[in-house]
Amino acid sequence: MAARVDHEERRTQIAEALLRIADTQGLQSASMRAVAAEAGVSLRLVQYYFTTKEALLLDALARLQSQLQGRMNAWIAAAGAPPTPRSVVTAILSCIVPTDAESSRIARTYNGYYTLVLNDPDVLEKHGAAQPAVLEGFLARQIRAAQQTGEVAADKDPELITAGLLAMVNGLGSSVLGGQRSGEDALAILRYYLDTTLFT
Amino acid sequence: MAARVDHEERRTQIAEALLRIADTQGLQSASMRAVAAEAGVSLRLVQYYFTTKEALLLDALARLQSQLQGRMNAWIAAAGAPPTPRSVVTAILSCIVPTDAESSRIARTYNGYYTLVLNDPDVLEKHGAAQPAVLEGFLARQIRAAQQTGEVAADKDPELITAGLLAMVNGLGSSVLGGQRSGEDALAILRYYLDTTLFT
DNA sequence: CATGTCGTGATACACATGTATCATGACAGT
DNA sequence: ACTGTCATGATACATGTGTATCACGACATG
Repeated sequence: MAARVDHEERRTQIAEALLRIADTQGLQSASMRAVAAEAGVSLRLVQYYFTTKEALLLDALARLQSQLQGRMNAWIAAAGAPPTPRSVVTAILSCIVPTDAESSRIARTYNGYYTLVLNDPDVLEKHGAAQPAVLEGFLARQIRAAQQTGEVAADKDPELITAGLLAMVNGLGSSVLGGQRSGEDALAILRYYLDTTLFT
Repeated sequence: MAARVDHEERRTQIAEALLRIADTQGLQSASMRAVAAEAGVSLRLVQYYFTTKEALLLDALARLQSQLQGRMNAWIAAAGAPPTPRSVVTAILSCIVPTDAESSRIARTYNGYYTLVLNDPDVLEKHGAAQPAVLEGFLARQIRAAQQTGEVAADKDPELITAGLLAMVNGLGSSVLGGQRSGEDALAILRYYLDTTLFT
């Protein structure tokens, strides 16, 4: 009944089913059985390819991160060539705000994972949690570069600026997910800060 | 065995047990049984005084909100008399950042409720969800007042400014809860924005 | 004194969840 | 052709959850 099968393909199929559920019903609803049904396989298979639920969650998270990375690269590229520090910073921060289906999906799902971590700090700890710090460092370097080209005033503190902006983007995303604001409104707020308080 | 009892007192006792659990173990861990144990009563009593779990959650949320309100008032008062728009805005935003035990508790618990709402939009809907909008309006008025006293540049948009700041405070709070930053660092970032990009 | 409502306990129910077990057909290597 | 590993299914198990039911003692009111 079952020939040798491409494990990676099956794992992808199942992990993406989880991400789909996390998008439409929330990560909390992504039970093993729900994932199995969504992927069109039996519960046993989900166990077979990912032994434990934690392993499945970690694998799906890795895929989610690479999706976000891809989106960022696409937005940087779409911001025009050659990229300037200003266009790069604007693109990265803007592409996080949930304005279209993809960014909403990513934001929703990331939020679900964040909740998981908050309620069970160690479970997902083996996953490089330094991700936000990396992004923060990268943005800070862009700001520094912008200071040298005169796009940003020299007396601004790049670390504090980027930390604040990332927190703001994060908070804006939450407000959009909570339905308090539209994605466009959130983007307008971000752009306002970038254009009036950061760049000259 | 049981004389007539002060219902409000018992309800307080139970609701605060829930908030205590939400603080120490996360709102997800606040099952009816856990709340009963924490409050030192039987499961039946939790049902008796709050029929359904949803009712208990709503009641506890109302108490949490009034606690935050009290904290805001205290911080405004502590900022010095007479209050200026600048001191009021700074106090309100600062007292939300999780720097001490109380603000951490409040932030953690609010975050739990926020997650609930995201995963089940209607369940808590009957609770006036307009709370954030109210705060936003209040802060925007303070900014406007600050513009007339010259504390804030006249060309700034009060609505966009306050929306961005609230989102930032929210995001900073998340980062502190997630352990990416200390409360003091978060507060420093907020103060930096207030002092260098908002107030003259 | 009788009676009914109040406060409380013990326990049952129905369901969902993650994980474990057992069985079995298919294919590969010998 | 035989045998063992692979892929898969069906099902069981232990646990936790919100809610419901039944019982019973205490007190207030008539």
